[in-house]
Amino acid sequence: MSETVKYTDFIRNIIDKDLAEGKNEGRVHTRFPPEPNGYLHVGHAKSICLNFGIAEDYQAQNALCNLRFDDTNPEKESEEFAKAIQEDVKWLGFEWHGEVCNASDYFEDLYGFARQLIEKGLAYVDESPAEEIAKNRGNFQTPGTESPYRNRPATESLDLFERMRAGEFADGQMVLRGKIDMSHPNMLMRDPVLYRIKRMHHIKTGDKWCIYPMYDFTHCISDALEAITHSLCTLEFEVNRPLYDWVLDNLDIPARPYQYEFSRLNLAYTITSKRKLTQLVEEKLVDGWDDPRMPTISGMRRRGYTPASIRNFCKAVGISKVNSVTDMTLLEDNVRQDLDSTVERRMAVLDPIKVIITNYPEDKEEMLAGKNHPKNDEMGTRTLPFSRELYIDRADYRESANKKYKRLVKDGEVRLRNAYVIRANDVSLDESGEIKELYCTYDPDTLGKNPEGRKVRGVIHWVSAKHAKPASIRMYDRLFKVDNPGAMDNFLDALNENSYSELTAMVEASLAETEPETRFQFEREGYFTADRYDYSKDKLVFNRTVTLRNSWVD
RNA sequence: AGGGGUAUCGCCAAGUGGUAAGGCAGCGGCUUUUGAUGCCGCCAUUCGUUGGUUCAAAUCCAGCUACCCCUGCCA
Repeated sequence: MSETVKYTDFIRNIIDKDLAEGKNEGRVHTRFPPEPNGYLHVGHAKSICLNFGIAEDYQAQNALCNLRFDDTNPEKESEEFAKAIQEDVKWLGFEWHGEVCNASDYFEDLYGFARQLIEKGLAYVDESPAEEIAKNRGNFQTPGTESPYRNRPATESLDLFERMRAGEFADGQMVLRGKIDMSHPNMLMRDPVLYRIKRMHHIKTGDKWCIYPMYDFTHCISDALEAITHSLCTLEFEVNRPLYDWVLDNLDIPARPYQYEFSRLNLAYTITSKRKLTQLVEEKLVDGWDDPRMPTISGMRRRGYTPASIRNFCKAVGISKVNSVTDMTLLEDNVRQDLDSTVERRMAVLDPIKVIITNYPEDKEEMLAGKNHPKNDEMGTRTLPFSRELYIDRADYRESANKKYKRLVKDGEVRLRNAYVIRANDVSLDESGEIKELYCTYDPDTLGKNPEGRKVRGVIHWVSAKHAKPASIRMYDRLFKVDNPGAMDNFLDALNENSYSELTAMVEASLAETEPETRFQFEREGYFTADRYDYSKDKLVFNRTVTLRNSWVD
């Protein structure tokens, strides 16, 4: 890991410039502001790495990064989500500044700022029903029309707003609106709703409040109260920026943060829609938010991704404003790279056939040494019991093969990794014609050295039949995203039916138009640490969990 | 009366007037007791498009084109 490498992007360019110009008293302060209404996924990882990464990169300026829950809508939020989010951020290796912040910590302040706006004649209580407000907002072609309550005296709005808080009115009966411009080309500026009445239990404030502030009013003020300097969010909030600025510019508030937008992460064939992920969990199509098939941080953790691999991946993706779809191969490259240097190797036989070494004594057992890492001797060695009966993988033997095939062929030789060179002499078949046993001879003079006078190209894994441990390896496919209309629903139906051959066919059919070349690769690496990778490239992937019932590791 | 954004290799992405970084993928080759790893080499006469300014343009100007976001009392 080259942690010293400093990545630059347009956000960091802005920060450098601000620093050079002496803005924000030389401070750099970011924040990661999730709503606790679901688990974090890869997409969030990008935002986490950006915000916390900036705090790390600007240590010399004592840069900081807050974790703040944007908990202004109690409807979908839960304590479980809030807890899981904190764990995921910590697991990724980041530390937030001070205590966890909550937008709800500022409800009292927010209420005060709302009053300030009313007093300045910049906000009013609107008693129009929701449909009326929507209708009067106009559309892209036509300007909106002003509410009949728009010009009521500030004292009246103040009184009503106070009574809204006191619980005198029913949910939805009235709202607080900013008084901006009903004919503004940006729809968000057409007198946006700032507060709504919602009688709902809040995870932090309980039943203390029956009015809740809206995102646009809350976020900028929360940033200011926390003295955030650079408020980073995704592209779709670009249209919210004028409102962000409007609120802060019209308030007496000490700090003045600014919002910058970058593009969210899209991973090829990966669902990162919270709505759909929630659906998968709620309909029990997966085991939970941390199901290894889920693209959540916790799912990836169970899948075998390391924090470093995810962080490096986020660095490699980069930050820009382009709508992009990142290749899965970039993520895979980062796991492989991290795992390759940090993980101990094992041999594994996934689909065993028995090998009998006919010239090896029946009662003999010997302990061979296997390095835990091919290059890093500090990782030590392990003992590998060798005996007359072994297992090798069915794919590692062929009756006949062309020259490109490097593994065991009838009457040919192959190296058993960490052990001897063997020669395949004969096979026995079962009733169905499948290979039952393989009869081989070994060359006792090939332990730790090459055979004399001939070259053995292939190296295969093996385990001693008597000593091998059953592998509790579960392999998972990733969930993926299909852009064809309706394909997601088909996908969910198919998952229900549990028939993955049909599912695979369906998925490929639905992709046939847009992605004619797409084949899903069967992934072995990443989830377990055996030093065995997929030999062939064009295997289909199973879109459900595969449990290997009959596999072995050394 | 629409507004706000974005266009550089298959996928990401540097570049901010001086003659197209890098990574992933791909393709060759070498090493290898993992078909892994590592190493070496190849991979944009061209930056959405058309004009213009300039000795010089991906970078400046003008006009087109494509795609994304915005009409929740969601965030």
